[in-house]
Amino acid sequence: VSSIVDVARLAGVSPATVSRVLSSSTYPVSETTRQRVVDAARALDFVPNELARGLLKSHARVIGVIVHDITDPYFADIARGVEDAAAAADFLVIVCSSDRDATREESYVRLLRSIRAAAVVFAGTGIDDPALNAAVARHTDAIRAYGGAVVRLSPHAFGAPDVGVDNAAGMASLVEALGALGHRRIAYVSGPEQLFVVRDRLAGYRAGLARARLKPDAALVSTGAFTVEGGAAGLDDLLARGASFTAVAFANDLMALGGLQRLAERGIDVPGDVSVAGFDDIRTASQVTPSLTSVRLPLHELGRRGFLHAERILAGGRPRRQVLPTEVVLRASTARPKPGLETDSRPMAAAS
Amino acid sequence: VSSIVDVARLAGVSPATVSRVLSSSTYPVSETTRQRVVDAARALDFVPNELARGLLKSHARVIGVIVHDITDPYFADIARGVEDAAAAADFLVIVCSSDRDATREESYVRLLRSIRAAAVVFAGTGIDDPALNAAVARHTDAIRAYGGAVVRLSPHAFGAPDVGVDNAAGMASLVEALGALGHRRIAYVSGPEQLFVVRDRLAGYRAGLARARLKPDAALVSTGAFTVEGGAAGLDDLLARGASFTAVAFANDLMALGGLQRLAERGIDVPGDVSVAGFDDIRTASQVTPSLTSVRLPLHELGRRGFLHAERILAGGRPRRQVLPTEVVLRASTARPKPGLETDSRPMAAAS
DNA sequence: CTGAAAGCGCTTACAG
DNA sequence: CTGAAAGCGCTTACAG
Repeated sequence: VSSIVDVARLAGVSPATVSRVLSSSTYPVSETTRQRVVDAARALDFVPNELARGLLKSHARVIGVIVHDITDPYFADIARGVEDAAAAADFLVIVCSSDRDATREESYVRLLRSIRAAAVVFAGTGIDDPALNAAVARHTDAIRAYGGAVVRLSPHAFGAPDVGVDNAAGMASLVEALGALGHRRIAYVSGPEQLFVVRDRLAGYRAGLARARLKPDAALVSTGAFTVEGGAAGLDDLLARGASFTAVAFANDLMALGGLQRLAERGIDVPGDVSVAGFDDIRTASQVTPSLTSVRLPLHELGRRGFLHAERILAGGRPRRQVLPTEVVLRASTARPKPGLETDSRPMAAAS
Repeated sequence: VSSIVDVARLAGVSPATVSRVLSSSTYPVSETTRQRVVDAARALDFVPNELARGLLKSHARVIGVIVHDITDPYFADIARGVEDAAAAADFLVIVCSSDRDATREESYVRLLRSIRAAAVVFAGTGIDDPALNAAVARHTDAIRAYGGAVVRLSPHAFGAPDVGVDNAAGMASLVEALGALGHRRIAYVSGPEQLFVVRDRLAGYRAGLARARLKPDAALVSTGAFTVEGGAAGLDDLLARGASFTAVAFANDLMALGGLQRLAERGIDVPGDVSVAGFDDIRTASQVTPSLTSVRLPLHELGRRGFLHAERILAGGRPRRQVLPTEVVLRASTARPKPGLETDSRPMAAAS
C-alpha cells in the first residue's frame, strides 16, 4: 500500500506538493508539477489515509447516528436520509443500534467520540434515565469541545429536538379525524412511559379528544411495548377489561400492526367492527391489508435535515430549531362506525 | 479535550506508561503506578483518539457493510447481524447503501479503504457489470494488501459467497411445495437479470418444476424490478398476456407484496383464486394479510457469520465457505388450488 | 511555486 | 518496571 512519500518519490517532488495537489488545498501549484503528481498517484493507485488526515483536523469526516434499531423501518428511513445527505457532502455515516439499552448507547457515543466523529445524531427519543443521560452528556460535551456537533431528532431529557415533528399535534389531528368520522369512543394504546415521545403522543391523544369534544376515559387507555407484540398486548388489555370502543389509535405503526393481527385472530372486522390507526406511516403501513391509517412523518427528510443541521454547526453557525409538518393519512383500516355502535357514545357534558 | 500527555503529566509518569495501562498491552506496570494513571485518566475524562491508534496499526477497528438499501428489511436484518457480532468484538460498523449504483458502490469501497477499514462485507448480490467489478476489485485488492478482510454474503462476479444460502435450492423447495399442494401451473416473476442472485433463483424455479414433474412454460415467467412496484408490474405482465396459473412465486418478498396488492386491486382472491409466495421471509411477510408464504433465510445469522468470517481472516486464518439452511414457510397466501382450476393442468409428457 | 520541518496523538522497540 | 525517542501518514505554517 503506497503512501504520499511513494507518490512524491515517483513524481520527483516533495510530499508537501503531493498533499497540495491531492487534497482540497487551494495552494498554487504549477500545472506541469500537478500533472506529474496526478500521474504518479494514479500509477500507484494511491488513496490517502483518512486516519492520518483526521488526526490533523479536529475531527474525522464521520457522522454517527444513534438509532434504537436499524431493522425498525422508522429508523431505517431516518438513517437513510442522513446517509444520502452526508454522502453528498463526502461524510461517512455510522449507524448504531442501541436497543434503547443504556450501556450500549453510552458505549456507542463513547466510540464515536474516540474516533472524533464530526457529529452524532440522536434519531430516537430520549429516555427518562438520569444515569444514562449523565453519562451521555459527558461524552456529548467532549464532542462539542473538539468541535463536533450534536443533533437531536426527537424530544429528550434536555428539551425539544433540533429538527423534529410535533408529535402531540400530529396525534391530536389523528384523533380529531377519527372523531370527524363519527367515532365517540376512541381507545388509545400507549407506549413505554419513560420515552419522551410516548408522553407527547399521549398528550396529543388527550388534546384530540378535547378538540373532538369527547370526554377522556381512563378505561379506554392501555399500554404496551413500542413493538408489534406490544401493540397486540395493549389491545388484549383493553379487550380483557371489557372496554367498548369503535376506534383505537396506537402510539406507533408497529403497535397498530400488532393490533391488526390480534383483531384478525379474534375475528373482529377492521374497519367494520373497529377502526384502527397507527402513527409514523412506515412503509409497511401502506403494504398491509387493510392498509393502515396513520400519521405521516417525513422521516427521510428528518434525517436529511438532521445532517444539514450538523453541517451548519460544524461551519460555525447556530442553526435554529425546525419543526417538520405531519399529515394524517386515512386508509382502509378506518371508516365511519356502524350505526348501532355509534349510539354507544358519551359526549362531553359541557360543550364549551 | 485531553490527550495522553495530559494524563501522563497529571499522573506524574511518561506517556508510554499511560499507554501501557490504558491500552490492551500486557506490558508489566507496577500496581501503584497503574492506579495513579487510572485515576488521572478518570479525572480528565480521557478517551484515547482511535484515529491515532489506527494510524499505527495496519487498519482501524471498523467493519464496512455494503448493502443495496438499508431501508430494505432484507438488508437491515443482515446489517443488524453484522453489527451485533461486531459490537461484541469492539468493532464499529459502517453500513453503506449503494442503491446498486456503480459509482456509489465504488466510492463507498474507496472510502472504506481510505479509513483502512478492517473488513468490508458485501451483503448484496453481485452485479454483472465488468467496469464496476474491475474498479471494486482494485480497492478490495488494496484492502487485502493492508491486511483487511473482504467477505461476500451473496453470489458475485468472482464466484460463490463466503457465507451464504443456496438460493437455487431454496426456490426449488418452494416450487416443489407448491406442486405438492396440487398446483400444476405455477407462474414465476423474476427480477433483474444482471443480479447473480436472480439467476440462481430462476434456476431454482426451473429445478423445482422438474422435481414436481411439471413442464416449464415461458408464458408463465415474467420479470420486474426487485421492489414492490416491480412485483406488481411483473404480475401485470403475466395477466396482460393472458397467462393462466393457480400459483405464482416471486423472486423476493418485496415483489410478492406488490403482487398481493395488485391482486387485491383486481379483485382476485388470495389464496382462493391464486396462491402467492415470496422469498427471503422479511419481517413484513408475516405481518401482512393474508400472511405471505415465503422461504426463510437466516438473515441476522448471515450477518453475524459474515463478521465472524472476517474476524478469522484478520486473525490470519483461512476460514471456509459456509452455506446456511433455508426453510419453506407456508402461510395463508397459499392453499390447494380450486378443483375447477386444478384440471387446467399440463403434466409433463414423460414421467421419468 | 516548492520544500524542509514540525506536529496531530498515540504505540513500541530499545535502553536502562 | 519506567522513560526517551522514533514513527504511523498526512498537512501546514514558515522559508525561500
